[in-house]
Formats: sequence, C-alpha cells, structure tokens
Amino acid sequence: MTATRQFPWDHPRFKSWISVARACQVMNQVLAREIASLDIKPPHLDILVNLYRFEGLTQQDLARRLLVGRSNMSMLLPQMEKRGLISRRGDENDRRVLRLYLTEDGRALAEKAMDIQTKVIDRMMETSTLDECMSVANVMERLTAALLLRDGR
Amino acid sequence: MTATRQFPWDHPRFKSWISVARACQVMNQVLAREIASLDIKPPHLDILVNLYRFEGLTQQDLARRLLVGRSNMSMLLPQMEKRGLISRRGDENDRRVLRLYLTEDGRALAEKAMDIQTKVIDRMMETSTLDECMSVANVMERLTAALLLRDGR
DNA sequence: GCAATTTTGTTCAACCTTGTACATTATCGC
DNA sequence: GCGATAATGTACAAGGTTGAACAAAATTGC
Repeated sequence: MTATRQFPWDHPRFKSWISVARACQVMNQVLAREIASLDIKPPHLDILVNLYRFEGLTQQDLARRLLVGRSNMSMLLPQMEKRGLISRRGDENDRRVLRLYLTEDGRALAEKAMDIQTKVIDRMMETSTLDECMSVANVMERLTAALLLRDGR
Repeated sequence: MTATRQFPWDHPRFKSWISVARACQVMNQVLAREIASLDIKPPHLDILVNLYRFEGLTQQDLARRLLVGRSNMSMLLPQMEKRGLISRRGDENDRRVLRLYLTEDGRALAEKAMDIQTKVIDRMMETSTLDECMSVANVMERLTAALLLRDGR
C-alpha cells in the first residue's frame, strides 16, 4: 500500500520546464554582463526597448507590459529621467498619467543595447534551427496564455 | 546609404526568446502564489528540492546548482535552519564546509511543495504534446550549454 | 451635479540578491 | 613541514522588487 512517490524530476514535463527556467536564468546573467558596459541592467533594457517600440506609454502600461508593480516603475523611471534617457510628460486629457518618451540619448542607448541583446540571443539560439525556435515560441505562447487565463494576473 | 535598421522584434530568434522569458516570468509569479500557502518562496523551494534529491550538499554546491552567490545561501539557510526545515552539520574531513540535510519537517514540506510545483507545471504544459515538451527541453539544454561554455560562468 | 468607486502614480518599510571584504581551513609547491 | 595560494562560509552595504497605504484625478451610478 505504500504508493511509491513519483519523483518530479522523472516527470518529462517537469524536466522540460526546469531546463527552460535554467536557460532563462543563465541568459539573464549573460545579458546583464554584456549590457553592463552601457551602465544599465536588464530592467532598464526592458524599459528602453518598450519605449523605443511604443512611444507615449504610461507608467501603468509599462508596468503591465513588464509584469512588474507600478511602484517599481516609480522607482526606476525617475532615475532614468535624471540620467537624461527618458522624459515624462503629463497627459493633457488625463492629468493623472505621465506619458513616457525616449530622449535622443535614450534612443541612441536603446539601439546600442538592442544590438547587444540581439547578438547574445543569436549566439545563444544559433544552436537551434529556425523551425525549432518557432516551435519553442509556439509552445511558450500557448503556455503563457493558459496561465494568464486561468490565474487572472 | 541609410541602412534601414533591423528591428529586433522582427527577428524570429529574438521573438522566440522573448516568449520564453515571458513564460518564465509568468510561471514564477504563479508558482510563487501557489506555494505561498506553505509560507515559502521560490528560492526556498529550489533549496528544498535540491536537498531532497541530493542530501549532504555543501552550501557552495547548492549555490552553484542554483546559479546564485554563496552569500545568498548564507542568508537563506540560517533562516530555514531556525525554522526547523534543514540542519547544517560540519564535515569531519573538511572543517570549512557545512553539509546540508532536510529535517523530517523539511522533507514533508518539500514533498508538499513539489506536488504543488508539479501540478502547476502540468497545468501549464498540458497545452503542449509530450513531443513538443521534449523538443523544447532539447533546445534549452543546447542553448544553456552553449552559453556556459562560451561565457565561463 | 454629486457621492462612491476606480485608476494612476508616489512613498515607505520589508525583504531578496549581489559583490566585496574578511576569517578560517585545505591544498600545493617545494 | 612550511609558506603561498585557493576554497568555504559569513558580514555588511548597496541596490532591486514588492505590497500596502496614500493623494490626486477620472469615471460611474444615480
């Protein structure tokens, strides 16, 4: 009657996920080292990339995109503003919100940072075919959607 | 002569990686919420699982496995020891090292936590076939190996 | 229109993580 | 054996992240 325990690490899906988590962790560490030359860290990079792509986001928008708390943005963005990378301008129609824009310096830095990020990702994913990459993306998107739907946010 | 910039987000490998990073982030948040009922957080879970599987690890071993700094272990482990989840015993042969063991409470908690983790992963990965999972694991392992080899640690 | 509710951004205290400097102990070269 | 080097764990300061409480502004329901 002693039900033999199913060890999680013998479980294919479990093992698979562990390898994903590990890869992410390593990736973040490598990326952090590579962009340190620009004197920024991964959170700053995420902000720069998002503002590069979507100008005029509010802090709330940005926080939601990055899956972090609003207070996090309230801590990081003023630093970046002081550094001259972004500007925060109040919205005319809604005086609660601050809209975010890259300065010229910020835009230039974002481009340098994205180049580095792209190189790291390329170097990393060159061990896989494009088909494999796209299949991975597919699995991950389904999975994220499943989690977000089930668990709210 | 104006070389049109290749936007990273149009780059298949880049997009693929972003989806992986996003999935990891969501996963960690969901997992953190689920194990909060056991009054532990992801770092504690990682420690419990590793000690469950590899009894007698040293703090250094554990730190390397988890890809974190030694000082991190020096902060977390005494807490867990006070909580009665683990015990740290000096090694006879090498009086520098502390070997780590789960207590009975720790082992019981580890099993509960692993059950939760397995359920979350299953729920998450059930949107994919086993073949897909194994293919993902394959890509991730190659990728981690590539990064670790190239960039030292 | 106006009170109640919601949304946005800030502040603050708590906690986690990291890197550096340090003390202790092993190991290596000789 | 012994001095130089390396490895292990700890202490501490700096910085990142979070959630809760808050103020200001917008929206909703009536």
